[in-house]
Amino acid sequence: MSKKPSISIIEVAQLAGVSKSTVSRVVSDRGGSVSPEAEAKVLAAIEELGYIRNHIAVGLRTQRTWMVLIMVPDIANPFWAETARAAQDGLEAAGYSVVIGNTDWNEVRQERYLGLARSGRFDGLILNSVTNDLEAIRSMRIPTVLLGERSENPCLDTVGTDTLAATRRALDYLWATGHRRIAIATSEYGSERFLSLRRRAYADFLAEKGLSLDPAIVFQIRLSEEGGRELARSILALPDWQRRIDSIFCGNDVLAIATIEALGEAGVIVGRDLSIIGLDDIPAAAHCRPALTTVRKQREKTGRAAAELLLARIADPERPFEKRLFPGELVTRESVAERRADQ
Amino acid sequence: MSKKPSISIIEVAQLAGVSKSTVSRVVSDRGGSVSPEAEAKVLAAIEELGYIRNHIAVGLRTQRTWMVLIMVPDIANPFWAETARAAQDGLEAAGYSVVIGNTDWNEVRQERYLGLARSGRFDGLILNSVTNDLEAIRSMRIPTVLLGERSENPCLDTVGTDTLAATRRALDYLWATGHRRIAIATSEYGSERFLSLRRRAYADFLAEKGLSLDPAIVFQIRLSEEGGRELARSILALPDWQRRIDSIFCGNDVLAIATIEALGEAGVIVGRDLSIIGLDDIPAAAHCRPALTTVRKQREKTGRAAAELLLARIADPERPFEKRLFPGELVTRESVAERRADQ
DNA sequence: TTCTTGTATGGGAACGTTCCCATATGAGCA
DNA sequence: TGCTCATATGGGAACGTTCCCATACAAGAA
Repeated sequence: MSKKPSISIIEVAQLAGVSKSTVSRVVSDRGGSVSPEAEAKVLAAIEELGYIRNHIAVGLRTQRTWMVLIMVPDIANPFWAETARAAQDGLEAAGYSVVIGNTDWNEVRQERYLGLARSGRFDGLILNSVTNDLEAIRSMRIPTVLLGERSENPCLDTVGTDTLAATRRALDYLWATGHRRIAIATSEYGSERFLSLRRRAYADFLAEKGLSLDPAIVFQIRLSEEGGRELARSILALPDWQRRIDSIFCGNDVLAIATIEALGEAGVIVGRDLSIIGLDDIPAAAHCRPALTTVRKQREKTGRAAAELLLARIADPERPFEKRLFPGELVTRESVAERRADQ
Repeated sequence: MSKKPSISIIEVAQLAGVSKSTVSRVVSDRGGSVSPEAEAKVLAAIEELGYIRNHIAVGLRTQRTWMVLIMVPDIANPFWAETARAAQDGLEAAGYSVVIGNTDWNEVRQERYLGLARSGRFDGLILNSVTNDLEAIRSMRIPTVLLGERSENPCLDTVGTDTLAATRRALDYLWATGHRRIAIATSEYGSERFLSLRRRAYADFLAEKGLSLDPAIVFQIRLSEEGGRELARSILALPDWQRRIDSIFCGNDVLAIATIEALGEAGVIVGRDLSIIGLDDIPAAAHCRPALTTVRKQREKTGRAAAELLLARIADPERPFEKRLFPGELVTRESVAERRADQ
């Protein structure tokens, strides 16, 4: 219970010998004419009293906070960190301050942050939702940009990578390098109703190649380091796994790298005994051994686009919804073996 | 300019047939007696109207926002990400919401975030300052905990690692493994007046061992991946560097790993041609090749302590300042060569 | 002169809460 | 009956701004 003897424009007005309206006209940038003498007096009074504008009060009056919240599921993942940073650049240039909320793949945390947003603390929201309940987000009626495509995308601005095409690119590469028993490891974001885009691309791919889907090599796993260790255990526990799996598509690089690591400790050499391909191209992908073959996401572009769409939405809440997807780009390194050079 | 037809407690009160005071008593948790019937009517009205409490208004009235800002210099560095997460756990348990500000080692950004804090948007602040101007932070009169020790620590709560001892531990290990031409690479946070603690430990160490300080092998460098590439270039550009340097203490792991990487590309094998030791023990330290020998910081404990001290400070702004430092712990891996086993 | 126009200023009502104070009611007790 | 006390409620003044409206004055046009 700190005593805040905070000085308001009223005190400033008294000292400067003008009305609070005049002081307000000086400190808020929104025009209104003030004579040079009056302005000088006000400025001097502000300086003398150490007046600081109370943005809570401004926010109450104007219904704007000039803050934007970016919610990401895992702040320790460089992919999110860099996407957020790119978005931050664009938003700060437009005068907004950006803070980041880390949901940690946790629905309760996500809900907590959405609560903050709902109660008027932010002018806008950029988020990768941990849940598939986009309707709840939409109904808050706060300018929002979704980070990462969801199949069931109803009516929200969206930026991200064309996941369907990017996954397909990875699978095609595995196929081209002679792999025929391709496993997939990815998360489902806790939803039963919708197949994730990665899973859908996988199913389409198998169907097209005339391969049957083996449920035992479809791993539903969290996209984290812990998930990687778990995945390695699951693979090694699968009876006769060498005959059933020759390659794995991992839902992101963090998972792929952790899996390589864990398999390596068990004596499995990735890039020879087994191929692994990731998705993202985080810095560590180039540094790990074997270096990870992966599909790069354009985080810089994604972040900037998120900022642009959010600003556009704030400026005009009624504009039509927009979706901007960027293609993924194959980066070949060492974690995928050349089995056979057919086609 | 979105039209917000936001419903206030007044509308709720009308529908429920009570006064706004009664509604306030229901929605705010701070006691005041309300009859069960009145409460039920209010709750029903809230449900029907979809009323959401406006925290901007609450904040204006109560001078509390229940938000805490954690400012870190590099959100992509897992060390900061995990420290922040630990602090977040502690603060959320106490009812606060936590957002993260990424200063990117940038004074302008830091100043922007401090501006947010000054204007009453946060109840508390946890930060690793990019500058040495702690007086400016202290004078804001907002509950603040400093993340990371600074030598010239006047009157702010502080948590972090005992940098002096941790650096010393690294240098002692290099010495014990036979290194005698030890370089240091670390940042100075842009201040001329104060020697960083790492630098001070280095100077003390040399003095004690009777070695002279060679300014050419004291590298002032940013603690980032870019810094690592720069450091590698600087070393290779140093005439006759093999005779002048047998080992390097790097200011953090991100720098150390990037340096190992860049040197490797130039054909220098770290752990044989040159030893490198880091500070932090981020996950990548165990994964890179050669794996990094480093001094582990206790990020979990540090984060939790930061939360504790901040809560204590908020509860009692007048309490004496407290400093909690945790020891670093040597983690030996492969990046330091055994030169000679003297002593 | 008188009427318009523009600039400069002040007064007060919002914004959506909380909180202090006053009042009403009824129970318990002398 | 009259007094105290606890519980329940409402009215209005804050909190620190912005914004609408009214007004004062000077300068230029009729």
